[in-house]
Amino acid sequence: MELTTPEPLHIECGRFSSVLSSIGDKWTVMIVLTLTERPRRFNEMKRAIGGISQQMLARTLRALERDGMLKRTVHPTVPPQVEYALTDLGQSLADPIRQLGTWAAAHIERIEDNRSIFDAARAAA
Amino acid sequence: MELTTPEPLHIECGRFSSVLSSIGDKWTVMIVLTLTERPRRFNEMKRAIGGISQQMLARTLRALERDGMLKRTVHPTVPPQVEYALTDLGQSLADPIRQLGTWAAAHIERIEDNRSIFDAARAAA
DNA sequence: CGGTATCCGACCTGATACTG
DNA sequence: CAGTATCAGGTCGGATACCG
Repeated sequence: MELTTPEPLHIECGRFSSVLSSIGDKWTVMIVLTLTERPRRFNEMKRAIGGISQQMLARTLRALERDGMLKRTVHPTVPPQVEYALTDLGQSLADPIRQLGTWAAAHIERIEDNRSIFDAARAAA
Repeated sequence: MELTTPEPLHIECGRFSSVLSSIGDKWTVMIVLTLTERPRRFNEMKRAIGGISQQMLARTLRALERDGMLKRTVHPTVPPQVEYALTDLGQSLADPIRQLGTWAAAHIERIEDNRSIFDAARAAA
């Protein structure tokens, strides 16, 4: 991937969109952040995140595994244990995600205020 | 917003999710990046982005306006001109977004490779 | 325990037509 | 030019049931 041209990023937006929309996915960010602490098992994550359905957890984990963001390890015990751990690639994503989280933390109140103001103006009209 | 505790970010994930999913939206990132260069008019953006429908452009702009990320200015000329410009808040978002874009640029080929490998393994099974 | 399969409603998205 | 209204298809996401 060449970034040597002065072209703005959005020229390549077509190829980025699939990655960006994965990250923007409802659960991906929370899963990645949860796994940065330490590897987790399936139901352990389900409890840690809270509010996620079994299906969406399975789907999102599968998508992340497909992207090579995490590694799925099956321990052939009884009952079976499956452990999910971030790969190096997944760990490297945690960094820009935290940047985004920091930004969100810094501005979320202002955004929520803006929304209230905007909605109130709409309601008045 | 306090970030003084050692608590991981995902504790507050509920409040972040609306912001994060906005950013992860299919068009938001491209619109913000396009506007970082300079303010644009409606159809100008439509052409610059390419592939976006008139409706989705209108909706996404409205959502960004609601969040206070951009300002909509109507010039009462004939024909009417409407200019969209990022606010300070919107400009400040461009930074973490570029971080994410840089990360995506650096790793997208590896991710696409991972996807191919994963899909090939699935097809073989 | 760790999933997959199925169903179903809600929402997202594009196309098209129409308005000021 | 800059939208809004309406319709139709597809996808998202949860609940439930079932399997190894």
